[in-house]
Amino acid sequence: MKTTESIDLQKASQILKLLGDKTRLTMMKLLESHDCCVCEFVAIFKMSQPAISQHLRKLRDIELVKEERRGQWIFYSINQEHGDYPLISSILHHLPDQGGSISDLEEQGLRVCCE
Amino acid sequence: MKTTESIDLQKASQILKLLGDKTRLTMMKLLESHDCCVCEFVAIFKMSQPAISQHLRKLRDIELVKEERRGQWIFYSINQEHGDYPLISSILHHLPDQGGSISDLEEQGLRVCCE
DNA sequence: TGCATATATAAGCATATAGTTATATGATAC
DNA sequence: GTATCATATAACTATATGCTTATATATGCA
Repeated sequence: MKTTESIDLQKASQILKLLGDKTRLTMMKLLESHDCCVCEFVAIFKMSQPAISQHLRKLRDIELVKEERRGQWIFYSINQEHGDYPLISSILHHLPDQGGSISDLEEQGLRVCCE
Repeated sequence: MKTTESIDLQKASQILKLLGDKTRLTMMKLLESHDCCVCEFVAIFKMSQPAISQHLRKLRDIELVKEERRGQWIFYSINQEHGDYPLISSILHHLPDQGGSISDLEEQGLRVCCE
């Protein structure tokens, strides 16, 4: 009766609640195309560092994103191994591309690059 | 740059916030397969009538559902004309079928039928 | 008309949420 | 070592949310 793609309603509503915040939803859309570090989010959202950090923690707590330290920065990326990634991915595909935010960062010389 | 399917992030997050409640998300999944009236929801969710009514109002306010009076009952259905219906529909497709709730209602003789 | 049923609304309350400021941790540079 | 930069956490506060109870509205029927 239940397909391999169907998700527990409890879990699904928890995920949707987290995505139901403009800042976090935009973060996920941005992460869909590039990993970002905390200070980039701070610059993009013009929001305090603790506020950004707390949003990221919520996304991390239910494992929607992964963190990885690179030098003094911590980069976040989408956790494509999440059991409900198909749902998350399909939602993000309906949203407009946020490449503009990244371009703006580059113009301001704020893009962090660790390669 | 923006495809015909892409949605304003503000609006999308508002929709996701509303769907980020287990009761409302389950309501939408139920409505995907059959219209329901308020008293059916009350029986299914074992929740007070005002609580159900308030959830439905939120869904109605952003036009995710439509209401239609049939005799003394008011039936709710999904608004497939909603501009963001493709997003909503794709979310619901990832969720498990809730037909069992309706069968339970029928067994208890609580299913409302106005045809 | 009057009463029962179905639904909506209002007011109040407890909890959740998203921000703030202050402080702690951890890595790098000197 | 100490200073600096990047990030996380803690404590607090204002607002939002989801329920409750009480009441209002609308339909159907005797």
